[in-house]
Amino acid sequence: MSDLLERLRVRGWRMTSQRRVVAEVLDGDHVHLTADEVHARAVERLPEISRATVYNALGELVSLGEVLEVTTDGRAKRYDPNAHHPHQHLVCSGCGLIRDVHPGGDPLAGLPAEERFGFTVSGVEVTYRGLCASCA
Amino acid sequence: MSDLLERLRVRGWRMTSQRRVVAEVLDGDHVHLTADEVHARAVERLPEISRATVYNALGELVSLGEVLEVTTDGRAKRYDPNAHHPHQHLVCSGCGLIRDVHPGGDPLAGLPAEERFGFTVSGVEVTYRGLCASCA
DNA sequence: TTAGTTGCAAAGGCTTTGCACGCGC
DNA sequence: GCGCGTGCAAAGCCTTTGCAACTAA
Repeated sequence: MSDLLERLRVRGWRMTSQRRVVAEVLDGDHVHLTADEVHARAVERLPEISRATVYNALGELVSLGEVLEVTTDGRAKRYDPNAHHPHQHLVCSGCGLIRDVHPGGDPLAGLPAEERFGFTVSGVEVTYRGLCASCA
Repeated sequence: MSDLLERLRVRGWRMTSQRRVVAEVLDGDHVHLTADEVHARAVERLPEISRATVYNALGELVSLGEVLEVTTDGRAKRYDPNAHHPHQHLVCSGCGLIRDVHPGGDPLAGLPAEERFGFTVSGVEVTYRGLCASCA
């Protein structure tokens, strides 16, 4: 739990039952659901909620910077609510499991000035690939 | 030029005019085309080539490990023929420009053993985000 | 009240598939 | 000649959009 709902309320995000359910489904650690999975879980609590509404809510959460969009496999995007704790992903090539990892140090430091080619670098995404204990 | 065709021939890849054109279009440095862009360029040389054939060829090149699939924006996948020279990507958030970068050091070293959670880590993808000189 | 949100259904972008024909080896 | 590759068209998956009805603030 990371009080996603609380933060949204503080920021004045218009709250509806649909949006509350989406935020609740998404809240937590090591959560990396696809839009469809979010919808499936939301439907359990609010049977009439539509996919379009889920997509709307997810899009806004991403714009607000409260949720991160991650694409680990070229298929559906996944949504990661852990936007306020910089982290990286460890992805199992076998089963698709995604694990958050928090190595020390600033990953941006890995790119020296002479390799920046005039870019103003503002962020970096790191995805480690491998096999998890079960798949190995 | 990195002799993609030569490598494919050596590996016994069945060669057809379509597959040759796809490989030719893809060969080079700083190439990050979408499947559709590959198709468009292929059509210039071989007007009848179909999208399905381009997708087939791209899929095989990826399986062979001769081409890398990169998804920098959640939209269409891009294909990077530079699979034999480890590198990372610098992506402009403004115009989408992708630049290959080659920082020194082994990026895998960034993940200490205690952060591997039983995974056998085999690779890592690093994408730096920022604005290029023109967009800044 | 009223601007913003929802649900539906349809459209859209990207990719894959099924099958008959054709071509590299 | 055999078996894989090709082209076409249709289907598939994921996501977005248009619009009338609805609702939080």
